[in-house]
Order: sequence, then C-alpha cells, then structure tokens
Amino acid sequence: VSRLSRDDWAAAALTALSEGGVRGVAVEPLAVRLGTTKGSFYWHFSTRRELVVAALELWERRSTSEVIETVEAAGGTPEQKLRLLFSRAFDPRSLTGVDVRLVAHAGEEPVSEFLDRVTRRRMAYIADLLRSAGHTHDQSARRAAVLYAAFLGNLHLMHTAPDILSDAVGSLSEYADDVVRFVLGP
Amino acid sequence: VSRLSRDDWAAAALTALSEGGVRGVAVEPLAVRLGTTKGSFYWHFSTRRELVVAALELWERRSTSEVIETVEAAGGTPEQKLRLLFSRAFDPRSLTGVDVRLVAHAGEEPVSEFLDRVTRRRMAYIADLLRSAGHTHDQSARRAAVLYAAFLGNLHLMHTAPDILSDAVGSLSEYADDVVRFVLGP
DNA sequence: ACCTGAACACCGTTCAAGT
DNA sequence: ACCTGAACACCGTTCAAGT
Repeated sequence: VSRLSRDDWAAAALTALSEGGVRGVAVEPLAVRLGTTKGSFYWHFSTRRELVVAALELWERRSTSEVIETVEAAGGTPEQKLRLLFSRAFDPRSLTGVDVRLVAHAGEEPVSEFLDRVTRRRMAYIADLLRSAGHTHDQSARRAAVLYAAFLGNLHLMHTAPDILSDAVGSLSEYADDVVRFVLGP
Repeated sequence: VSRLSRDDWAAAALTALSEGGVRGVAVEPLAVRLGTTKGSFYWHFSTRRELVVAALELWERRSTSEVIETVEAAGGTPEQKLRLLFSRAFDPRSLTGVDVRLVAHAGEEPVSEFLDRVTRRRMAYIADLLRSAGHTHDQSARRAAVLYAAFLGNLHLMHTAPDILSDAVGSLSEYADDVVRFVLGP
C-alpha cells in the first residue's frame, strides 16, 4: 500500500491545471487517477483551494526562478540572454498552457496574487537585462512591457490558433528574434 | 408573472461569462438571479452547453461584425481606421473580460470554434486595412499577426495587472498609437 | 406554451471508524 | 499517522404535474 505525500498531490494538481484549468483541479477525479480516495486527500489538505495554491506555488517557481537561473547560467551578453529567454518563451515545446489558463482567473482568489507576482518578476528581469544593455530606467520599463505583451499575445495565439499564427508568420524563432531586435533597437 | 425568453437567458449568460468565465454560467444561480427556477431554464434550452453557445454567439457578433461596422461607418483612410480600431481595443472601458476568460478554454468544446472564428475575422480585417494602406499580401498578414498579438498581450496585462502596465507605460492611447505606427512603418 | 417542485447523479467536504 | 466509506450540500438534468 504505497502512500501518497502532499507533493504527489501538488504535482498531479499542476498537471490537471495545465490540462483543464483551475476547474480541472478536482479532488475526486484526481483521487481516482492516483488510485486512492477523497478521504486520503483531506488528510493532506484541508480544502480544495489549498491544493490549487500548492499547484500555483510549483508553477511560480518553475516559471520564474528556474527559468532565470537557466538563462543566467548560460551567460553571455544581455542581448544574448534576451534572445535565449525569448527563443524559449516562443518555443511551442515549452508551452504548458498554465499561463494561458490562469489569466482566465486573473481577478480571482487565489490565482491573482500568484499571477501578479510572476508578471512582476518576469518584467523586472526583462527590464534588468535591458538596463544592462544600456537603456535608461524608463526606456527599459517601457520596452519590457512591450516585450512581455508580445510574449503573452503570442502565447495566446499559439494556444488559440497555432495554424493561424504559422500561416501569418513564417518561422517562430525568426519571429521571436524580430521582436527582440525591435525592442533592442532605438 | 412576466415570462422569460431564450434571449433573456442568453444575455444573462453573457454577463455571467464575463464575470465568472464559462464556469460562471451556472443554471441554478442564474435562475435565482432571474427570479425563476431551473425547470424554467430547461424549457428554453436542452442543456447548459446550449446556454454557453448562445452566450458565445452574442459575443461573436458584438466583438466582430458590430465593431467592424462602427469603424467602417466612421470612414477615413485605412491608417485612421486602424488607429480608431486600436484606440478602442486598448481602451480599458471597452474591456469586458470575455476575451481573456475564453482563452482559458481555447482547446475545449464549444469555445474553440467561436474563438477560432473571431480570431480569424479580426486578423482578416486588420490585414485588409493594411493591404488598403499599400502593403503586400504577405506583409499584411505578418503585420496583422504582430498587431493582434500586441492587442491580446495588452488585454492580458490590463486584466492581470493594470497597475504594472500603467507603471511601465505612460498613456495607453499613446501606447496604442506607438504600436500602430510601428506596424504601419516600413 | 411555459413553469414548478421533487427526484437523481456528480464532486466538495466532514467525520467516525479502521490499519 | 494515514486511509476508507458513508454521509450531506450544491448544481446539472429529468420529468410528472400544474397554470
């Protein structure tokens, strides 16, 4: 009788979140998938909300700190780091869909605080890189907003209508480079 | 005993959709809000899904045909029309949140077909305007994708973190003009 | 033709009882 | 300490019965 840990539930919840959104994080179906009962779940968590929060914590770490560490570890100039960051961000293989699904709950508890923090961290990192590349503080903030909006919009389109996007734009990595070049230019 | 029509339910469903997403379109709470019973609902619709579809049909009309007609009625050059279109699109007052909420269900029935159609129609209209402004067919498609991604990303940010956006970008209408100018330029 | 009210299925939550 | 299984509340759905 292999017993489950809190982390097992959290990991399963994040998978469910990327597949079916916040709604997809359902105790009973997860219990069935994990081969246990709802009663077991309520030993590790006191509410379903707590499970959603655990999944959001996992997502926050993976989509901020871990990505930034990877990019920093690769080294190079700020321009190279930006290109690496966005070639990853525009890569369909790195798409989990969590980002896109979460925005639907932007105003709701408990999603809003996580979404807000992740957005701020990502934009702050982009602005940092732009400042290192020689831009002023104001310019960096402004251009970071444009870059981040481009990323989000692209994420939307890749999820909503990947065929429309590839019809309109040739190669996605080339497209990502175009966007970065535009923001880096004067 | 004022009786309800199918359209009354659809309109209430669209409001609920913008407030609480697809999940927010719940038969029992809507019945309470409309001062009637669930049984009444099932006279006009056969399933909850049918109600969601009715709300989506309303949204599709309002967010494509009606907007395009308004812009066309205003007249002017293609450039002026683009500016009008995007000053409207970037205006927080015109934000219903339906767009943003629907993307969470991008892959799901019955949302996907509506989202796909609306995306295609909007991008096709933008590409039309760019062609009228003298761009080639390919350039127009490419730039329409960039413009539409900018619109979606901005919509995301306005919903997720309006304060972050206004911190980074000064005036939103100025920002919208910047984006249009960039896409119109060579 | 349109609506009510009771019934049942499904998932969130609780809890007494088991190992 | 960790889990089972039965119980109850809420919303989707059905349907017989009312006006």
